[in-house]
Order: sequence, then structure tokens, then C-alpha cells
Amino acid sequence: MLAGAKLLELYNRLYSAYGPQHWWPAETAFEIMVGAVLTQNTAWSNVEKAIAGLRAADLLSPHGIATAPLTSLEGAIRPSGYYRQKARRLQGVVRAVYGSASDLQEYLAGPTPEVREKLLSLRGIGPETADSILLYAASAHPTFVVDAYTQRLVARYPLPVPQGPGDAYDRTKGYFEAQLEPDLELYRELHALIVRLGATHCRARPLCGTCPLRRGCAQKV
DNA sequence: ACCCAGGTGTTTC
DNA sequence: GAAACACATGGG
Repeated sequence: MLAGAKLLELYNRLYSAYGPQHWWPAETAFEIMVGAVLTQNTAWSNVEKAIAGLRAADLLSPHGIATAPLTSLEGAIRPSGYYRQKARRLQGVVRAVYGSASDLQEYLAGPTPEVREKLLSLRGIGPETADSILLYAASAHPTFVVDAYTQRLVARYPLPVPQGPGDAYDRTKGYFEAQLEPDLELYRELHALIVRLGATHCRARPLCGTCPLRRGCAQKV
């Protein structure tokens, strides 16, 4: 079988069902980074409220977030949950980025593994947030994003992701990147489609009767 | 009144 | 190292 055939079939089935997803849902690279932090373990609808709160408080800018009093940040992003944690971490991330680079694109320039490590060293940026920022806020980092939906998918749908040992995130990410050419648009779209699938069908109460993957999906886990 | 959501960091066996 | 826990709001 051709390398990546199973994942390309997955992509085709999802794309046929849902079409292009236009991700990331944000206007600017900066907003993508902000949203990536705010959406951690949080429904996107709540992140939208938080982004709107930042905009309403005139804080949706590097300078605004870097210099705002924490209490103001907390109040603005409250709907996104974990608001005390996220306010501190978001401010720390923005200060780190714009303290060492003149803009986000400059901060994200360089070899993908090195920039990824740089992001991971920041408090509040773990593997998924780092990969989301790399993939969607920059244009030169075809790195695959693994989220809870992706992990759930590989547990139900027959994909030969290597078993342990090692970190589950890295194993899944490594599998996708080994099977697929490093294509920015493909990675962006496939991740977005997996989220669309998960948000529609793979929550606590699966709707497997209309799931585009019902043929071949284990329906368990 | 539950359960869950596009995780991360810390603490504990 | 895996596993358990804290972090918190809003919608089903």
C-alpha cells in the first residue's frame, strides 16, 4: 500500500462529508496564538466570548496583554475558564515572544524543531498549543497537531499507530508526519476536519449512524 | 445535578 | 515514568 494511503482515505472521507474548514478561526496570527492558549481544555464557544472580552477591553494586542493588570486580563477572559491561570500564562507568553522578537513571525522563524522547543519552554504552552501556533500562526511549519479528538480517533479507527513506549502525543504525531508529506495545507485541513468530526460525532454520545467514518470505525473507546 | 470541552503543570505513587 | 490532581466557565 502506498505510504499514507490510509490517512489520505481518512482525509478524503472527512473532506467529502464536511468540505474545507477555513481554520484557524481568527483574523490574525496573534489572535491564533491567543486562542490557542485560551482553548486549552475549553469549548471554542467560550473562547469566542473571551476573545470578545479582550477586544471590548481594548486588550487584544501584544502591548495590551503584556501590560494589562492581571485582574483586567482575568475579567476579560473569564468565560474561557481557568481564567486566573490563563491570564498569567497568556501574559507570560506574550511578554516572552515580544521581548525577544519584534513580531510573532520573527519569533516563529527558524527550523521547526528549534522553534517548537522554544515555545515548549514557555509556561502554559504544551505540545498541542505549540503545534497549533506553529501550524496555523506561521506559514513554514508543517507540523501535525494532535488533540483529544485525534487521540480518540486513533483509538477507534483502524490506523496502525505504533504502541508504546514513549509519549502518546509524540507517537501519534510521529505516525501522521511519517505517513503524510509535510504539506501545510494538508496538515491544517486534516486537523480541522478531525476536530469537526469529533465535535460532531465522537463526544460522550456518539452518533455513529451518520458518522462519515462509520464504515471501519470500531465505535468503542 | 451531572458530564464534557480543540491541555498544562505539579504532585504523588 | 505513569497516574492523579488542580485549574473554572458555560452548554447539553
